[in-house]
Amino acid sequence: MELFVRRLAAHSDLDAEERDAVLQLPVQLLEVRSNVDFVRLGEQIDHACLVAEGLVGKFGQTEDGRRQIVSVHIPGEMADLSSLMMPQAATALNSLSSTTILRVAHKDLRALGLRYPSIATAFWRSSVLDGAIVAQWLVNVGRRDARARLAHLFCEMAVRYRLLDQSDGRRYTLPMTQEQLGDALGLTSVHVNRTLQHLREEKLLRVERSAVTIMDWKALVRAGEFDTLYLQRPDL
Amino acid sequence: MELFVRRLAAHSDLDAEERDAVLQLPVQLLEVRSNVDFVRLGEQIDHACLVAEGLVGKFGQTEDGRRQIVSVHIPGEMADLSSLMMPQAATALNSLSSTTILRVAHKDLRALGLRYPSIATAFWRSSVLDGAIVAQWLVNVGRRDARARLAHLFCEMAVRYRLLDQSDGRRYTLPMTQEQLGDALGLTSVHVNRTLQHLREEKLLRVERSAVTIMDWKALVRAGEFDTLYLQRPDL
DNA sequence: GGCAACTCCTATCATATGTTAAAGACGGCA
DNA sequence: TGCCGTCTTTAACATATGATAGGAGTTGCC
Repeated sequence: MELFVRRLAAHSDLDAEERDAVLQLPVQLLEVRSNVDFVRLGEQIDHACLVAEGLVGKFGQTEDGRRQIVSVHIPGEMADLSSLMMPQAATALNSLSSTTILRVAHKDLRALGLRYPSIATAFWRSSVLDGAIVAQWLVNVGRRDARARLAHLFCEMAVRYRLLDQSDGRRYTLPMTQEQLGDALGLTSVHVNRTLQHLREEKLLRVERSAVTIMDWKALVRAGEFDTLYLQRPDL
Repeated sequence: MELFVRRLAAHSDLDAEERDAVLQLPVQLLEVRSNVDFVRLGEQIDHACLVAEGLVGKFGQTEDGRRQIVSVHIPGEMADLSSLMMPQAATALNSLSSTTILRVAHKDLRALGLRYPSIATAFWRSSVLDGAIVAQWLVNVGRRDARARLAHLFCEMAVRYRLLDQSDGRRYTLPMTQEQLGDALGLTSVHVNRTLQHLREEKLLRVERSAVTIMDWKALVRAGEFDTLYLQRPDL
């Protein structure tokens, strides 16, 4: 929860009272093992899901069962704040690894927004920033080849982990399988594997189990044409 | 402007006074010819752009100049309401055809939101719904083949035009070139052309100049695996 | 009314990525 | 310690889509 507040405060001004009010939000703990859809397509939602540990993917689905990950959420991020404004889920939430979730009731979030307008604004801004990331992924998937897509994703995740002080920016834990990486990038697991090896041979980065080690940040940024503009963090 | 209010009222409750307040918003008229970037990447924005006539594309860009359209906006839609919360443009705005824009100052929008909280909420919801469309596009581009992508896009636009009463749902004007369609779908203009012909041979739809005629709605929906869930308009 | 600039259409060829399948590696559980 | 399920890695082959280029229509401008 502190991570969530830190994240909000990183892009929106909140005074001590407001930060405290967010911290006081009642939550319900939920532990899910790997690969569980804990929010299903079309479901009517009355609570938002804050990631406390693990990794969550937001999934879109095609009729023949192929899945596309539309966003991933690391600890400290609210995976579906948007559900407040769109209570019928148009997208599923799935645990990419074993994960613990804090469920926050919509009514409490709404009450908080009414009481503290700057919190409402912070939530709104948060939705918008999430949207900017999705838009960037669309560029990535629509216009870049596999190598650039992977490089871009690893750059983005490095910055996002660093934002929450969960990494020094060179090394972080990303518990995704190659299949899941493929789902995020519009690729096959086979092709992800090929390309990952290529990136390793080039000495740009290494992925072992879930540990990502970036060996050449500048080259990786170049390979992924990565620009932090869309993350609104010029400094990182 | 009336169209914009109608759109807001379609998903958020606004009383007469609030609707009126939106209508009173001061605007600045801007006419742009086809293919002009009237908002550039990285620019600092202090106004939002409401489409009055024509068609606007939100573009992401790759270093070698390939472009990806991240969303298109028809008359009555605010193309970059999100700029209120993210004033540095991470995405460009380009006129897909000759277009007229109404510019609305951020400060006026902010003042309106402060004065009428339901308007602030309506804006927030509007951002979230826009985001849901982008997410769906990501699924489309990441996991469907060219035929399905095109079908999906044409279904979506039919519904969106119908929402604003600008079409009977079978026929509408979409002033996009095949190149621009390719930019929206992560395809080449050549392949768009091939696939469009295929769709015509199948008697699903016809596109002449800018006139889209849907010949077999149900088949088109099937081809694009189109489900209105993400548009939050179960009825259309 | 004619030139210039876009679009659209077609054809050929090139290639990145998908498909399928099977064999290792790894890791958790009994 | 050993087994079983999941994940990774390889290989051979298939195909959707890209690249390039040229011609034929349109459109709009002077």
